[in-house]
Amino acid sequence: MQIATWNINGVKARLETAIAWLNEARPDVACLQEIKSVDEGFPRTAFEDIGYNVVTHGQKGFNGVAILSLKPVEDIVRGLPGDDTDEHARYIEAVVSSDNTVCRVGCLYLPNGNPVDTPKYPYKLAWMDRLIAHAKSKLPLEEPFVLAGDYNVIPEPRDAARPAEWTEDALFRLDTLEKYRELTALGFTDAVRSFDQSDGVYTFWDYQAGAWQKNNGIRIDHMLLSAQATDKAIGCRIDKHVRSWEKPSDHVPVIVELEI
DNA sequence: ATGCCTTGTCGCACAAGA
Repeated sequence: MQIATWNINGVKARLETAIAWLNEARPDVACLQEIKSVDEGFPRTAFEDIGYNVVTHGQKGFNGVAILSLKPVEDIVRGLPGDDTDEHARYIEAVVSSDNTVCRVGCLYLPNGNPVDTPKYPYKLAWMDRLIAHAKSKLPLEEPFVLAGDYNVIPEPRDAARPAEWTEDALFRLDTLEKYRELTALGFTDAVRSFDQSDGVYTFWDYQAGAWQKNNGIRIDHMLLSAQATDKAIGCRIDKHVRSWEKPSDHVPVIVELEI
């Protein structure tokens, strides 16, 4: 079973590109972030026409997440639990059944948090606290659980081409990294790093200042695997070539393969 | 130091992104 995550930066602006990539990669599950669409406006039939079941959690203009799955999904959770006043659409979860087992998939779009001297940064940290609490609450199930998404976290200096430029940024601030480590310390494995320890592995290149051409990238899209998912993981890759396509998202897909 | 692009919005510029 292949599970992918991809911040597509607008599902309508990216529809042709998204369909092209899905037909090329054919992941069993695709977690999409920044769909920038309400549920009613999501072009679901375009995805259903190529075989995917579609569940969305959208909002107007910004944010918004979706899960596409070749197999039917159940136990859908829309919105990150822990704060009923939070109106940002940044989390959707579903359970995907395979022939003989199940996998829980959480699709998340963690807040950016910049500028750090505004309420946006404490919102990011509080959101991470809720993600930690939610992940913790699922541990007793002892099931394969994949937390996939745009974390807006640069875990280590080697995850940025120019780490010195990020030290005061919400993506790389110490408070951010401490929360991220608190999450992984629950027992989640970074799928990319479990298969590739090399430098220069990125998932995002800014549209500005020729970041792609200069390979000035950062690795902020992650797939965290529960112990039961880690045991089943047999590969992980980043579809970097998608960044060179016409009208690309600034993020590229990350795909993990589980022997499920 | 700032903007550099890109998307969406009841646009006639601006917010948000990272």
